[in-house]
Amino acid sequence: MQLHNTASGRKEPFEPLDPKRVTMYVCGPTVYSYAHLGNARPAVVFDVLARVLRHRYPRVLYARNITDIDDKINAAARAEGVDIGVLTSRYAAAYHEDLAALGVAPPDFEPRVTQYIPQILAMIRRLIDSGHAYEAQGHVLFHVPSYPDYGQLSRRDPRELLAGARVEVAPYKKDPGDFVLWKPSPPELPGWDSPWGRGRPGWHIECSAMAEAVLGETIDIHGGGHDLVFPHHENERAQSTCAHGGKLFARFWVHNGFLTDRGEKMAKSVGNVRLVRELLKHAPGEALRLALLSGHYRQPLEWNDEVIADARRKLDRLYGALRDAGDLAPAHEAQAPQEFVEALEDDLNTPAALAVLFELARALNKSEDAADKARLAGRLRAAANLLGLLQQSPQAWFAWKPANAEVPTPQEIEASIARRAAAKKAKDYAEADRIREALKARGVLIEDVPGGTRWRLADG
RNA sequence: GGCUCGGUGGCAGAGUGGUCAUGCAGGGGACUGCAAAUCCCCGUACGUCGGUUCAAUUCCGGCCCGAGCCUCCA
Repeated sequence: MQLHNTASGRKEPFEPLDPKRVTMYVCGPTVYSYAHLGNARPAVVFDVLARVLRHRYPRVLYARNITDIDDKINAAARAEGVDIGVLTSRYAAAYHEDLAALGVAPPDFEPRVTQYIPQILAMIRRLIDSGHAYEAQGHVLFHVPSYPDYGQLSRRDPRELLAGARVEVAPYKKDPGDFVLWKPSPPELPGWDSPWGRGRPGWHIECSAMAEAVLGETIDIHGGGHDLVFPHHENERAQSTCAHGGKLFARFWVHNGFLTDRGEKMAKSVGNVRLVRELLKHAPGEALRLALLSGHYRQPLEWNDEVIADARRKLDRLYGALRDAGDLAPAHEAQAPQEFVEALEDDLNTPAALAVLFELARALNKSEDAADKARLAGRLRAAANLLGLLQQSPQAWFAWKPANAEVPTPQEIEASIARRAAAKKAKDYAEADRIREALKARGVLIEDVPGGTRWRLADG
């Protein structure tokens, strides 16, 4: 398997440290609002990576955290006048719902920062004791010059970081690059007692502490969005490496690219985010998932309505092939084609893998032999499963409708189809076509096939 | 300014030193009462200027254009 490693800037052969225990840690959301597509992309991408790893290795430990203490959370909770726990549980639950709709399987571990405060304090203690951190005015700061490799992950020269610095340097910092591990909390804000006073963790230490607690000191893969490379992952790497006496923290750093909106990145700071739950009102989650996988994970992905419509038509084709194959596929015995697996194992080349899916669909459509069709359908399902796609019945796919959509009930549709069949039998084609057009006007498309007529709801 | 990534046919989007990506849209044909679905066929695609090479979209260099990061962010 090949994986692009941000640390080296190139694709490298991936071999886990221990093939019997592959570890992956991915930075999850800070839960103070509903998830937008930018949050969904890494969730989907690393879900696929986890599936591919599980296909190859017997045991994969995948951790994706939830950050449930942070200044933005504090601000949002205060604005609503509720405890931060109320706010974070609400948005964590919403996050789970949204990801489930996108076919994202739960990770093996989902640590929350507020449940790992002791581990965070212990790690800070170790960093102070080993001379990598110091206390200043109620803060504990990581001392960047104490870690000579600082800047290596993001290819940055620490001396030059100051040049473009956009923030004022706090007067208590020994070095302008030093960053906070622990910061004081005033009485009105959430806080925990510590040897350095009541406070809360800085932004980066949580992931270091939780990755260590859940997966160990050296992990195989550390993932997240590309914007986390600096400062978040650079700082995590510094903390973890120093807290572990110089031991390698993450062997592979994997980062997904941004979603873009008319060429510009989709981000809260830009104000052009699309909420997953809003999009789910107008399109099936599986279509959103396919759209997110239709480009390579490291490339920017332009998002618009056409991308979604395109994904729906692709799924129409794939499910159409499965529907024509009937339900005779012994999926559990089927294997994904080698070519498909190789595409995914080549740095998660999902577009190339999808191409194999369409080749299977074409072969399936062409095949006349029942056993052959069953075999191909099984392979198609098995392959798609690695992408988290095609796991529902074609009937369910073609019956999807937007929330609150006004479409006829299946009973009404069947009744219309029966009347049309009678008209056809009587060679009253004008009446038959009139019924078909009437259904079409109400969002129902029908197709005559040998042995009857089937229907589906239009993508509109 | 520093550091990264990109520019592929109408659109989306892989990839490769010399035969195919793939999907959608479009054109033609088969099938169909007509459609739809499906199948078959089709379109001088690789930003630009040079270099290396028998051969460059692919390798190298310059240029143009775009995006991202440089302590809020997936």
